[in-house]
Amino acid sequence: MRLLLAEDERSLSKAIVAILEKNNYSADAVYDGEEALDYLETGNYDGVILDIMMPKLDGISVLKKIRAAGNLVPVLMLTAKAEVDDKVLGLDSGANDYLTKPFSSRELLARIRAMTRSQAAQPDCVLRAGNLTLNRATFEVASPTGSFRLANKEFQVLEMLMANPANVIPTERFMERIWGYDSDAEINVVWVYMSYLRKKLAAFHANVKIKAVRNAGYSLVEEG
Amino acid sequence: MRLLLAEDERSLSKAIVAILEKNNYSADAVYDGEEALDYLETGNYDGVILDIMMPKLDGISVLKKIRAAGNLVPVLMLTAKAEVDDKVLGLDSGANDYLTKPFSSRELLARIRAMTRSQAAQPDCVLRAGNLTLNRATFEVASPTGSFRLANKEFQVLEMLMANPANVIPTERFMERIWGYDSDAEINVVWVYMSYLRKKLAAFHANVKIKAVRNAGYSLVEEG
DNA sequence: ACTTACCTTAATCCTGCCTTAACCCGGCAC
DNA sequence: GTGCCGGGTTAAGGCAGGATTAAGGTAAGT
Repeated sequence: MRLLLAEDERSLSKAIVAILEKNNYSADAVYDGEEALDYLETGNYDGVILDIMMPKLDGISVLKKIRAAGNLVPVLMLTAKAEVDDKVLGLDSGANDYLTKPFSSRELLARIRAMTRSQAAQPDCVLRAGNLTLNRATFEVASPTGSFRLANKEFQVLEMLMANPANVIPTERFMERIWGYDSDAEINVVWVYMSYLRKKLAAFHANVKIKAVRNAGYSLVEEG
Repeated sequence: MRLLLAEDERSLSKAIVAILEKNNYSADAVYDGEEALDYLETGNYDGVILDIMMPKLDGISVLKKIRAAGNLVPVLMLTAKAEVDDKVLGLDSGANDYLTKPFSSRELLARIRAMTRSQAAQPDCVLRAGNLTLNRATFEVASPTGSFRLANKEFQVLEMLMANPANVIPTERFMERIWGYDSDAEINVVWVYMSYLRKKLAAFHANVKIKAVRNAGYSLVEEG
């Protein structure tokens, strides 16, 4: 689950990113409205957290622009207590929800869940590749042998592979999205998890394999 | 069973919350219409008690807004004697029932039961899983050993588990629905209640077990 | 053949969950 | 009032299994 956070106040931004990552989201942080637009045009996100007061381009304008462009990504607006009137404006402009600062981490997470749940009825709650299905709701993976559970990190690695089947995903991308930028883990751990996953995929007779591409990354390939 | 109470008169609100909690509901209290909307947008309630006269946004407007958003949560409107005409307006706007102040606690409870029963989900108020039955009307749980009563929170936890048998329910979901967003209880309490429940389920020879799913939540599984 | 990138395994560290006991508080009996 | 009781919550200790490191091995490219 990939989120974009647009919040100019650095300390708050860092705190929110920490909360999100602790809860198995991966988040990109940007610090003004124009950056937010840039990122939203290129990357595909499952949700956006958008502060209203931002340099260069305010949150409402960002929201209007992306909605005008037909982008239906769920948006959670952040407003300071003083700008409560803005909430109406935000919702009218196509925000899915709003949250007034300060807020508790629990409320933030609950609203993100509600927002991403209600939206599009989680079309990609289930990923498929070969004879494998991965269920993001129950954290289960099913193969012809039956369904089984993976450790947290194993699951996330497989999720990334299955979300982009046949694409080569750079090793650093795994590090960034699963371990985070500020992790001091060695690149080695990715290799270790690929090893674990390969063993399990074989044990459960999956007809997909994890292929290493030298100097590039990994990809999931069928029938091998 | 989780309810939202929107009533600006503090003393009445406190009284109603006390009545509700005494009868095994858990309730969040809000004191104006905008707050009510905030809380309702999370979609985490089984019913709403909505006063008509409220600051910022009146009950009718709240009702119209949530119905316009497709929210079908059962709504019980509260009206003062003088505003009897409003009741028609309320029902037209999508309320399920209304109650004129003053009212007796028995009438309030009866109407809540009727409202939440008629609405969707479990038409009968008995849940079954394995050799367990849970009665939402009498708050009793029965096993081959006989029937027994659980503490309020224990009951609600078991109710959530039995309402979604075999589904993994995130720990935060328990927190949200039973303890509420603004509770400052630690996530720890959920673990404690799972422990209590497991002990009681074993004592009463239930053939269902509470299974923890690491990093995900809990689910009820049969045959153990 | 030699370097470098990747694989595998085992050992160690750490996190998430379980359990129990103690504490707090409101209600009730005396 | 005083003391008990029961539900709700916190805190601490423990444990299993997940996460990371480290070290030795294999294969791809030059």
